[in-house]
Amino acid sequence: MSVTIKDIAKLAGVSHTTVSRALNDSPLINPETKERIKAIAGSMNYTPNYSARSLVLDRSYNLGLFFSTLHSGTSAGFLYEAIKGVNDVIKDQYNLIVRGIDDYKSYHNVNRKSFDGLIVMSQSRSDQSFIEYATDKEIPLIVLNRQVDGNRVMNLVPDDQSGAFKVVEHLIVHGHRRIAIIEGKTGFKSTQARRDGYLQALSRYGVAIQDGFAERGDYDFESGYAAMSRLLKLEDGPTAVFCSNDDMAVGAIKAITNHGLRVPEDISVVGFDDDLFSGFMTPALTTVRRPIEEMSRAGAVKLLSFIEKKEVERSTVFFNTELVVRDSVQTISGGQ
Amino acid sequence: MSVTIKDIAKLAGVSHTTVSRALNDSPLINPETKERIKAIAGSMNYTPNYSARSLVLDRSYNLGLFFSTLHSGTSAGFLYEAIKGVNDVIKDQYNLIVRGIDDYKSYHNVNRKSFDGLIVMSQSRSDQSFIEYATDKEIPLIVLNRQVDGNRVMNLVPDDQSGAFKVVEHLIVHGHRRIAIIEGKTGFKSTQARRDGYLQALSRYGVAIQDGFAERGDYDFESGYAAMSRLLKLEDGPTAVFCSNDDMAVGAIKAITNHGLRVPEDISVVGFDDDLFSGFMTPALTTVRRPIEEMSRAGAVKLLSFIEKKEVERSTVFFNTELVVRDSVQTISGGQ
DNA sequence: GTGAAAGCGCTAACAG
DNA sequence: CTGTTAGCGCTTTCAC
Repeated sequence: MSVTIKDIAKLAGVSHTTVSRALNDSPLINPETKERIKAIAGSMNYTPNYSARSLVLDRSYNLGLFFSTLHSGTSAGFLYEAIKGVNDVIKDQYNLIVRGIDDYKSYHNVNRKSFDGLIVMSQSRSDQSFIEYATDKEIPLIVLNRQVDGNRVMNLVPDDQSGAFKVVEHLIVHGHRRIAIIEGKTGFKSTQARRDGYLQALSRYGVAIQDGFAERGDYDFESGYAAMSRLLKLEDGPTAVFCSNDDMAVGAIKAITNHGLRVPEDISVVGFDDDLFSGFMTPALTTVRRPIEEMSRAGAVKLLSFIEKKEVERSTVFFNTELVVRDSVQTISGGQ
Repeated sequence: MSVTIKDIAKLAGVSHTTVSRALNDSPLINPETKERIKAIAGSMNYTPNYSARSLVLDRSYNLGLFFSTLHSGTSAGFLYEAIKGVNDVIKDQYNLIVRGIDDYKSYHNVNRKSFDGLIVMSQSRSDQSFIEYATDKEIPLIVLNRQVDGNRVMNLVPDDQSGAFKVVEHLIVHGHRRIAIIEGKTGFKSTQARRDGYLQALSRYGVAIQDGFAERGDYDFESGYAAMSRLLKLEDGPTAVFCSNDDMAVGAIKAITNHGLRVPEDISVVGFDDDLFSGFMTPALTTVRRPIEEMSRAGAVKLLSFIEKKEVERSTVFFNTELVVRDSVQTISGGQ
């Protein structure tokens, strides 16, 4: 059996209460006994039983980092940056539990007792029921990435629409008028926001929307490839394509190349997300940077202060996206 | 306050003991009372307090998925596939805790009480001390990816060396004799295994090793770019480059392109890992597939049976890698 | 089949 | 400054 505070108490000739207090740095304890007890604890290789502590303190020391889904629509880079961001912030004391919300058959095991707090990386409205569930249960919650309807949670989101606007504007400024879009996964809020940014830019600059220039994708490489292949069959095809994320942009570029055309000489391609590889592919991708890691870090900080100081701040904070200009856009003189 | 078995007991007019037994499907309980109690529990929206259960059962329901490091040398795809693999297997009952081993200031909080089991995704010998620590503490443990010295743990590893051999052999068969290597992060076991495979292929085919053809990288895009840039300064440069992972291959290709040369027409490039994007980049990358997700899944299954049935199997299982031929290698007639 | 009682390891009044 | 006592919610003898 492992060593408990009672074992230490026996050896130190004090009560187990004193041991508990000493180990928790209570100011009530004589500094010398405190040191003595800590020394003994150390030499006995004592580790606290967190289950016991959790039971009495009513804290689990578990933090959840939940994604809408882990199976599709979540890019590896996204997951990576989010985990890194959160793990950087939380202390040794907390456990970070990573899950896809759609992996849960029932939310039953998600409750105040099991989680001190929750970070939801929301990509789709499909997790709305989960967010409501957590709010109901009064689990400290922070929602990242997607703006939640109703605004009753702490919400950190990138400004996807203005990001999309910027990158499409970039295309227009470089002379493009025939600009297609490959959209993201249906039902994802980001899909809609990026489409809106695209449309907003076109309309702001008085660029006509062409028939057949809107293709559906679902945020993975394959779908970008497939969507671009369809675009390439068009009689009067686009001179530029806005892909709703970088993964699809990679797929689109592949399709263009396989078709015997070049990027950006024949067709310009831009993406969204600024994935880790985007600067290193050929051609380097012009895209929009979403500050996932910063957002995750900020979210974790807010969550901890929520948990520890009980300060709740039910507001939506927007994080700026940033246009990253690289080599996948060609300046053209024509126009339509 | 949340509802406990005592509340249910009161309402059902039985003792809390009976409630506990009913909820745990004890065969001792009258089927009718069992149903009645379950119904009441359901209607009261009862959820068990895991801390309490953990305390008495001496199980935490926590599983750890630990990486050597989350900060460098771990590619996003690697993390992604590992998490997916493990999460697919573990039941709703377990929490999956994801961490970088180097994030722990002390391993103190990692113990039998806090973790029912551990999966270590080992990339470097730097986590050897952690593995020994966990073994000492008798925490059910399974080590993935790196073959551990001493062979005293359950160990699932890809056969990196033979994978590297295959892809370098592929280069040789296609006429290449001047083959450079960009190595992985120093100290990683995979770095060594892949270098060994490279050397083995050269020596098997009697290909000479050239001075200055071995460059050091550290598994990220930037380092691949930098290493390739150095290679490009060589007077009599390589016709082909074996990059120890795909990320670095992307960086290398970028360097080549920026240098005004083409892949594969001027220089052939191969990678290792078969990252998610590798088939979709241009040119599509010839590489070696490492079955991370399958390995993770298999590891999780083994770990659970270890935990639940106490069956330990201290053996090393090798997972086959697979040569994935795509478009980044040119057949050349010459030789040196 | 069911209940009474004990105890897992810890913290927190309360008393001194 | 320290100890006594109780209790967190649950499972598990042991008795009936």
